[in-house]
Amino acid sequence: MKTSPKTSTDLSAQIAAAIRDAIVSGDLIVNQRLPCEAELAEQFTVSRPTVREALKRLAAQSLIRTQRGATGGAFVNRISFEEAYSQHITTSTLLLSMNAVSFETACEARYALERACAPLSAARRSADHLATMRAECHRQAQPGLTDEAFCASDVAFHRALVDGTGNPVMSYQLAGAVEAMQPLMNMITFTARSRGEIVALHTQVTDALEARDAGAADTALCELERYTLHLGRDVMAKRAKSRENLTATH
Amino acid sequence: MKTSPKTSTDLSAQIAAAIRDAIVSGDLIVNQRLPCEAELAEQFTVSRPTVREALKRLAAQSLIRTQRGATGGAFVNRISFEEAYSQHITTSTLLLSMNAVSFETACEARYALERACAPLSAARRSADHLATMRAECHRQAQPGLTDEAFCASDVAFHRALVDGTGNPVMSYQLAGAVEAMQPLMNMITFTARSRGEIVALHTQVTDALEARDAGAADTALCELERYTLHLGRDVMAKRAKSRENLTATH
DNA sequence: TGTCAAATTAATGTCAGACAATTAGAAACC
DNA sequence: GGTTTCTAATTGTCTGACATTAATTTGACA
Repeated sequence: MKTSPKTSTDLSAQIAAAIRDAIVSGDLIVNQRLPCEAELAEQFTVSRPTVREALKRLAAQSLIRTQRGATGGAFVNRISFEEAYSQHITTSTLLLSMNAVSFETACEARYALERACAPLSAARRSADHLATMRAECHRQAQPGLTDEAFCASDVAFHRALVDGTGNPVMSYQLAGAVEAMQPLMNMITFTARSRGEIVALHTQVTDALEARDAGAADTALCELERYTLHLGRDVMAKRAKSRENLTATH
Repeated sequence: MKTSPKTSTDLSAQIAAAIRDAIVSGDLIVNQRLPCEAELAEQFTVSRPTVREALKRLAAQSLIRTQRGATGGAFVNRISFEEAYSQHITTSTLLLSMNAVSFETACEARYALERACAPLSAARRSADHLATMRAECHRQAQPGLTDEAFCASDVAFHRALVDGTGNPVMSYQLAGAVEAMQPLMNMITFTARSRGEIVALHTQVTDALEARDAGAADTALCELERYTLHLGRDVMAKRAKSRENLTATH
């Protein structure tokens, strides 16, 4: 646990990196207690605030947790799937929104990955998963729904589809792809007709999984991708045109 | 940008959450400068060290970057694909290693996702991607290679396969699945025979992509999954047995 | 002697104020 | 006009102190 040679970065970043390496490499194991802040300060020959900044960096990545009191301190944290989900989703969402990733690219990735779930989900989905999917289909068909609520339900539907694989690693990896699309989807104004189309395709997917028919699920997802892309392209084209006009008036 | 109602957590965590929300919601846009630390301290009615801890939390997630000097400060960071990769890989690796995810589960997820890349990669791979894959195959066939170097080359091969899709979102999402498997793969001792088998399958995948034959690529990847699983199961069974013995002697 | 309450202690959380280091831009000088 | 120097703004770091929290020990009392 010694400081890295690069002196250009912050001390707190160096210390955080050193401790992170120790955790990743297995030198520090889950639930192991780190030395108290004062001791760390001494070891790294820095002040306590600097150590604290380093620890906060690690806490932000859920690598450690801290506890107050006599037997408190910083402990190596067993990162939970929930924490990992949430981090992955935040990062994915920002990555997409900040880097001008096209609707096409994001959509393609999302459906390619979802289709990878279809065979596993067809084989393993529980009655619970099916029930969730049916419930979301039903919700999506209700007339009073806002576009945002419709999108949220859409995400819930797809999450159930992914969870149907019974593979938590799949759920984790897909979380980013599915959830990060939501802001892009939220740009779309769903007409009654397009909603009907989507619900029909969702129902088709659900039916296929109920019948444990991977091929049919794949087909329905392809259709859904095609249709989503169609909806998205309209919106994106309009936005691009309005941006163009704005630039022209400058 | 005001503090959330929950008072149970750290002030620095609350402030970090408030600023993060402002970034995610778009209130703060890319490259926008945050108020200086003293001002933030005043706004949130906390001290500067507390603000700094909050900013370090955000910096750890690449949400902001800081700059010293007269026109310095904290700026909303456009998170790059590289930064996102690296975070995703760290999280994925720890998630797998700390939560006793079985080799089977991880392997299944990885190959399910990689197979999702096959059709796209067959359609779009460049000559560069093929060259990288061939080069890695060649490296893997060299006799003096350590197991770790073999694994590293394996990862490089699969990364090229994924990058062949030409879809950066796919590359990002897959990075976690591919790289996080490496520690698990590193447990395996590759015999000359198993290496030969793997290189043959890698070559088969490469040939399929060169021929733009998605079906053949899928078949080869299935074979590779089957074989990897076979190798992994042996190792994991042995490890489980030795753990069992350890527990029995307690 | 057993039980409950109070004191102790060790740790993190927060604060205040100071100084160092860095950097952009303004001012001064040639 | 171009170059150098100065200045100001901002983050980085340190010191020392106090507040808060929670486990442990101590001690009083039944």
